[in-house]
Amino acid sequence: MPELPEVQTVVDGLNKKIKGKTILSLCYCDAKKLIREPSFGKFEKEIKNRKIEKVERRAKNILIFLSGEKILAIHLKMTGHFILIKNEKSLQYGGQVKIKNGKWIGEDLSEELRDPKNQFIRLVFELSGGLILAYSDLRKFGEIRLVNHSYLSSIDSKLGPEPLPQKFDLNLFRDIIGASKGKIKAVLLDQKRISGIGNIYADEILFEAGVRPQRPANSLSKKEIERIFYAIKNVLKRAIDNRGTSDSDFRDVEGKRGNNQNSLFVYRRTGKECFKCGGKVKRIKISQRGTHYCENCQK
DNA sequence: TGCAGTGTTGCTTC
DNA sequence: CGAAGCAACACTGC
Repeated sequence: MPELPEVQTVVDGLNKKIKGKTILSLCYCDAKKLIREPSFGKFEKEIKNRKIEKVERRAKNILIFLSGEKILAIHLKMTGHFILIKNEKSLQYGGQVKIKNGKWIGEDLSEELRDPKNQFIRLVFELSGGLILAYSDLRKFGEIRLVNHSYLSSIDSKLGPEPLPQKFDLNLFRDIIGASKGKIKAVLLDQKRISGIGNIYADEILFEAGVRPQRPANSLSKKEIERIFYAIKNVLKRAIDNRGTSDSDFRDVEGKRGNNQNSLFVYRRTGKECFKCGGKVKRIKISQRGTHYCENCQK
């Protein structure tokens, strides 16, 4: 589900809603494997009574900075997402949130808790101020860790630069492309080269730049590299402004859909008319990923 | 009914 | 070393 713009939308929502709150307890968990470190028992004990100081994003990772120099680090992978709700009485049962098999139980559930996308609850945190932070993840690929600050350098060592800061400039991008041999789409997807771009935005960036995704990186002209560079900035910024793409199940922490699906030109539009030239959008496979492009507009 | 496809990543294999 | 394949998992849609 989530690429850089979606993760940023979640991080912004968490900062707005849970900064300054305290994690009182982990009150529900039906998939212990999501918690990668420390051991489940330790995690449960050590997460308690820590204050949420701030929330940041690095690539597609959510970093919740806690008191006592700890970080709750979350990677949503394909289908992970957070839902923040008021801890209403109807959801409580002797201090326990009422959930069975990942589904909320109760007769007066709010619309968001009845949303089919929120029926895969794996983890629930009880926060101060009467808030419940729930984590839903249909496919259970997500990863959650409670770590020390040293974890930051360990993820940084595996990630390329963030594409949005000014520091990521045309020269740096030229160097990255110059050092790459594979197909340009595979390069954009490679987190070690540039971090945060996923399958949707790679296709959209290459459409905006007018470059076919199967083009080898070392075949690109100066002009094409430049167009891709500006497309990266534009496409990602627009998606953040639109609060992410809700093609199917992305929701922000308040359960609201993003709007960027209305701004997609090629992603999952196989066989449909290209918005620019009216030709048909094609679908191929690159690096095992569905890849969409317009043969007319992209050279 | 069955199988391909799904927004991610990391490990294995050549 | 790099590139490609596949597995982790569970559901949808053709």
